[in-house]
Amino acid sequence: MPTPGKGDRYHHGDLRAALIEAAIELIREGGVSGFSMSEASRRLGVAVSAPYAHFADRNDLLAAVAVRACEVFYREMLQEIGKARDPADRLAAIARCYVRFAGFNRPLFEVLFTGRIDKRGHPEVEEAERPLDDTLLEIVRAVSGEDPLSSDDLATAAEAAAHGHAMMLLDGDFGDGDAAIEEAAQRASAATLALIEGRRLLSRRSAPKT
Amino acid sequence: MPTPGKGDRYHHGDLRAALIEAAIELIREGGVSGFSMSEASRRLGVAVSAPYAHFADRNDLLAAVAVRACEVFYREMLQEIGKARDPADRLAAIARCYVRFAGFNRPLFEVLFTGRIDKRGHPEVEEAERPLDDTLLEIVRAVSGEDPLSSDDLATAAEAAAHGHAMMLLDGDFGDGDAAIEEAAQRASAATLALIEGRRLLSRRSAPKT
DNA sequence: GTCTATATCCCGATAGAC
DNA sequence: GTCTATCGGGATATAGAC
Repeated sequence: MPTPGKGDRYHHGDLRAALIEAAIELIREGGVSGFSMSEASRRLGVAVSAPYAHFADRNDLLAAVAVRACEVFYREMLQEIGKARDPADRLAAIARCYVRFAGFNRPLFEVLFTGRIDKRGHPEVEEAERPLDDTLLEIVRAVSGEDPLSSDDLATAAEAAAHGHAMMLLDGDFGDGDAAIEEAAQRASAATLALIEGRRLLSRRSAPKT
Repeated sequence: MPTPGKGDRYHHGDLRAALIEAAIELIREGGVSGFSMSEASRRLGVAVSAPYAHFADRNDLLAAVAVRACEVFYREMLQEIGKARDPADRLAAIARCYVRFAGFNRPLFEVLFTGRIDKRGHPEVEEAERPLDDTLLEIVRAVSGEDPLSSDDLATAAEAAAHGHAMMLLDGDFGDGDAAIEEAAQRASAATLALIEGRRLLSRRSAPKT
């Protein structure tokens, strides 16, 4: 009865991949804390002990979800960045992308950016995060040009603005549905541009000679 | 043995208040999800059933903590605002205050701003939040003056910036200790000012007649 | 208002059979 | 790789005595 390839009991099926999918679905329904190994097993119709053949423990499975999250986010980020040439517009595009990712891939976003997963013993996660950080830093440097100190400042401020809008979106502050997501993304983008302009203005004021 | 007033078993003591304190301490140690009625009872040396004489359920206790959080935050906010006259500086002061509150009163901040507590049947919480919202809106209006539409935009952007910095602080992105808190607060304040200036600049560009 | 005792449920993780 | 069975733990909440 258990068909090899895809069956109803995951005998010889790809239980590992199915567990990741199930975890994402559970997180969608009840947040990271709403995910449990037992419930995932129940959903898939396997024994509660089955997952431990593929993941050392609960945190190990969450780490796999986090890696997936990085991959998805990175892909979408590159795509969105490609549409713009101006560095400031690119940074705004990242903010837009960040918020959209939060709205359209809420479970992945939560695991990656609010999910406090234990990274000890999971270097894969930090490795998957690196391309994201690198890309952000590269663009931020293109925006603020010369001064490396100011780059870090801008990176932090932009990240905070994007993160703030994303959290407010997930909190329901913009309402529900796709329209809410796009509004939040648009505002994050606009805020990022305003941030860039405002910083230029203020730094010019405090150091008029430059 | 059980001394009325203050004893080691809270017989005739103020168990209700003690439970709120215990809840805050537990949240400090393990986040909102790290708080439980049973553990709080254990810490106070009372039976697990005792809390239910004062709170209908777990969520009811959390709501009480949220109300306390509003009170503390509001008080600190008023104090910080009083130091500045210029509306922009006041808004920056709110951002600074928001981040400091997150850093110095982490448990209260988490319950109020990230703690997803169920507000159904707890109008007291939303009522306690109102003064906060009102004060923010009042100051934001003073900043952006005329245009009421732009006021809402600015309020959202400022809130997002403050929230973003606060979350990054709690995430350890600025390091640990008081210095980290002050750095995050300072950055949130600076970002808020930049945001205000940048918005003025960009709106002037798109509508040069004004 | 507090206690004892209990019902009910869910969780993570492991041992050993197949 | 998966199953059955189980251990050990912790949670919420209620009933009834004092």
